[in-house]
Amino acid sequence: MRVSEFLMPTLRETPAEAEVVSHQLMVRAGYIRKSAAGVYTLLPLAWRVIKKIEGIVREEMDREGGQEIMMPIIQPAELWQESGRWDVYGPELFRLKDRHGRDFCLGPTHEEIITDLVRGEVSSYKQLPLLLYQIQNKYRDERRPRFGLMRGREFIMKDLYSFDRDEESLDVSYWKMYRAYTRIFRRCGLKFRPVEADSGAIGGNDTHEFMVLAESGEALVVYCPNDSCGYAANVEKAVSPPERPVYETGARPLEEAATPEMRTVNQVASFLGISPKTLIKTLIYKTEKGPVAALVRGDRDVNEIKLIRAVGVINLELAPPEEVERITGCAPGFAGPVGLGGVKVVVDEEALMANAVSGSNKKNIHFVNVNAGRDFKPDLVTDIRLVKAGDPCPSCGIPLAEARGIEVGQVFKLGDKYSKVLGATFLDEKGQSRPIVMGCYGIGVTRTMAAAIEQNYDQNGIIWPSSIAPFQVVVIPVSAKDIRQDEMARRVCEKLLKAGVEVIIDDRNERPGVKFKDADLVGYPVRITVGSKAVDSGDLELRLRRDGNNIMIPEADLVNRVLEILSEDQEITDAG
RNA sequence: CGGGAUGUGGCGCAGUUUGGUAGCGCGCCUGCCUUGGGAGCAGGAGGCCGCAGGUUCGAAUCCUGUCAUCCCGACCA
Repeated sequence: MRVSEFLMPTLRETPAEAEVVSHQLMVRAGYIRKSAAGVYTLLPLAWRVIKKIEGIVREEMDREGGQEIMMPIIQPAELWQESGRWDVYGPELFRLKDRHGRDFCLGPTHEEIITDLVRGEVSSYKQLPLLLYQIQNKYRDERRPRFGLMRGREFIMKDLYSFDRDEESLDVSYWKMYRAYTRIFRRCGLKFRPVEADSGAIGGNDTHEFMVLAESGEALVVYCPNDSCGYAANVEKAVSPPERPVYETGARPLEEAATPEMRTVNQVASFLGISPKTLIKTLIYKTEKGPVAALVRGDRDVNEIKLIRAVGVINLELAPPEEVERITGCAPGFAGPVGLGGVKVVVDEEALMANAVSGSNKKNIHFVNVNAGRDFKPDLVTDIRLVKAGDPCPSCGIPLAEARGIEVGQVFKLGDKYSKVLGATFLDEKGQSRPIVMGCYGIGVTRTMAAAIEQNYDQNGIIWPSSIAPFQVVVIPVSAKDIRQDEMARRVCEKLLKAGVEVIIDDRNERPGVKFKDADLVGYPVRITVGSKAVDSGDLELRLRRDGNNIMIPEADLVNRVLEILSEDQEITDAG
């Protein structure tokens, strides 16, 4: 391939609208162009990378017995109405009508379609297990698309659905996918971590998210630094043993303390000269089942996901100040559980300390020596706190560490949620009809490309892991007008091509600086420079993008050295 | 959806306060020249100033509306 004929419009300046590195570099290096918010055209460079990632995904899916199919993007409303998600999915579903006024949507996911397929075609336990997957565009009308390909409204996703006869068999499918995902992201050269995750509104038990570790990640995970333990979880899901209060004494009489204009935990604690740990923080939430007061220890935050599950609601959000005032009779900052009526009181197990300080529902006054049971009655005591770095690991007890991650994949046990509502059943050996037990497993392919850049770049541009680079090698003749350089460069390209290396030659009539800058920006793992020295001596200069080191290599050895280097790079990145 | 900001040539921006010929840098085209880290000279092409109304002799500039894009938040099987 020749750069002179290849559409890779690089820019000298960083586009103003791009915020994160992967987005900036993909636009600047000529990989993508925006079409609308969260919708992009993938130029040849990006498409080559996508095809590389897809190739790896396909191999690993097929290795585990996955069968590739292709399902429609346009899906009929009836199926979504049947599953109940036409109403539940909300404004994130792209909806459209055909000329007859019939409702359709652009598929954000394919549970409905595939369950519809399987209910029609599978009727016997003999046909199970079945693993079907596709790599397809998906559509979600995100409230706020952002970060380029990281959170688009149109994106490429691999989704595999497993169909099993029972939980035990589902477990086998689940771990097949878990292992396949580990291999996929390792082969893509990514540093990642599978973490336990919340299963969301969909229910079910086991689910893991695969997180590519990067500062720009939208998700926060905690993990056990002890490798032999291996606990890791999304903070939405993470648990940690409750800290036992050591300052427990007999219950003292409830007292009022003046706390003028002291609204935050820290203000109250320092004003009263006590630790935030002795405070109870009371947060008022509104839900479709009425208001909820969530109580956590002063130094803790509420994990809203846990709270949603504890209360058994679908919608939950912090009540606005007016509503807090209506419910507690007082402005936010002085809410407390004592004397609170008409509100469900949920208390974190750690907030059940003796003689605590809490709001009094009266302005500028807090209660001292508040004791649950005596002064207020919790409706529910459970774990609703957000785990943070430093909390003990639930499995081995040593302090947890924290990291940010980009969710690139999720494996999920669906159970019979969809098979039941859509009537996907099979007959077992005894002739009994049972719902098929399902799992779903997604990989964000476009997001994986973005994540790879987030993890592999420097100030000059992208540094691709060679397994997913658009080209593995760029050959740069220093002067395109020098016939001898041109000949040598072409010869080198030919040899590499014959050896199966993906190579592009920068044959533009540009000054060498321009070509070097572009090569760094685009991120080819290996660069071969053909200058007058090379022509005279027969030694070629080979430079690795990752470490910037130059190596001189005789032309005769070049192909072997390149193959060697590429496989070494693969191993480095494989080590993850 | 709430808060904030921005829309001027392919990209990055100035000009808007105080209305009066639409500018700069990069990129692009032609020629000369140059060739180891985004060279130089000369000549050129390219803009409905987001869109629609309004005010005015006259609007990129003032007013009203609208759309789009970006950021923060909320949200995210």
